[in-house]
Amino acid sequence: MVAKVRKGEQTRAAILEAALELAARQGLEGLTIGTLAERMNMSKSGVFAHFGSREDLQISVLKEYERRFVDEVLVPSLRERRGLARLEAIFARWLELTTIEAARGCIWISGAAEYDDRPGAVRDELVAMVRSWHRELARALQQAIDSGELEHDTDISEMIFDLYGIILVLHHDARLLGNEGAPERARRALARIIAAHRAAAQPA
Amino acid sequence: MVAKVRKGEQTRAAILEAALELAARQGLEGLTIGTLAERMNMSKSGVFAHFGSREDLQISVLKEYERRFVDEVLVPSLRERRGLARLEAIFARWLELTTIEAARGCIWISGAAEYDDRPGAVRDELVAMVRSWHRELARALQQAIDSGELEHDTDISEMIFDLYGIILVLHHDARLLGNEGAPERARRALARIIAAHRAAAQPA
DNA sequence: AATAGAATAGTACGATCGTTCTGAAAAATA
DNA sequence: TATTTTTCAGAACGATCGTACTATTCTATT
Repeated sequence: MVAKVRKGEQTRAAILEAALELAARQGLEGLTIGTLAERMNMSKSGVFAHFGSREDLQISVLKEYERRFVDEVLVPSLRERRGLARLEAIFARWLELTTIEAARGCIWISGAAEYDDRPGAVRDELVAMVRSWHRELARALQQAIDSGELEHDTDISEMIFDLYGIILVLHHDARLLGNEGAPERARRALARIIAAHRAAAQPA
Repeated sequence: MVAKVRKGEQTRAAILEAALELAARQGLEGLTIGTLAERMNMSKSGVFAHFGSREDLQISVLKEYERRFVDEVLVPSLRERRGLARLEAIFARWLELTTIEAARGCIWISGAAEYDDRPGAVRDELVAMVRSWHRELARALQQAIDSGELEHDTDISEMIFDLYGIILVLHHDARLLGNEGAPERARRALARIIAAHRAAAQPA
């Protein structure tokens, strides 16, 4: 059997898997090497050896989260044709993921609260990711405008602002308040925003 | 001079003042007795003595925050007559406070992320406060419906859901991303939501 | 001014934190 | 199979955490 992946890499992946789950629950600041080691049935130093520092671990978790987020939300939506269809596919998957995460916890959202006043590499990474996702959304929106499905005078940044608010309040209400109707509310709010910007004359 | 307030009470108030500022920046979980003592030029035990425990301190901070929130947002708005005027006054002040807090940090919002999966007395207190504020908003909305200024088939909970989303994204964008246009965007989004629910036939 | 009580300092505790260093076990290479 | 490299455990570090206990200083009452 060709041992393409070394042992270390696959334990590192396993640690990262556990770290993702733990960070979702406790936040990136609550993510501790001790509890992570306990969860993995490893020694603290054994876990530590796979990451140069705790900060490195946190950033690795963030990057892994982004990889999965893009894989689950953006990539499958790219199968839809450019324009409104793709846009709606993205939002549907984003909403679905956030609904699941309402039980598990979203690292980006909790991280935003944790690091909004805590300068450093972790914050920088987080901000870069959120900005990158904004750009991706802006691109999809622009395509829907170009295709004539959304009004050409649509303020893209403002629409992203409104959309992001829905995601945040969905996470907030479902997770903190245990409001089970939140996903359905979010779905309607989303549809309302899109409808408000839909071009009057729709192409076939 | 009549020493109506004992020395202890006023130091406790001073500690709480510093704790509020500190919790706004670092979050309620980041609030530590050691740093608080340092900030107050007091010993750890000196600070500790005013609160039975750290949890007690955190809850005291939450309660003080709520007191101020109600004082700044709700109370002055009660001068407006019931209905749309009062509703808009509340939102305007809420938005204004959140804009200021975008630089300082809002304990309720950061707390929502910190305690959404951390059971205990602090979480319970936080949830109770958010729920209480929801009820207050619902009351103001109901009055605006009763006065005929908002459509009578308005879904109050859904409108609060949408409004809360705007507050959250304002805090998020302004604080994490440093987006200076966020308050203006929030103001417009708010006006849009109210306009969407405005009754067709307005009374004089 | 004397005294009783409240307010604070000081010290120490066990726990946990991230990190470093050393060696042993395991895995990959030859 | 022998050897080298990688992977991990173990112990220890200084720091900081919340908290308990004791002693001292200050304040309020008589």
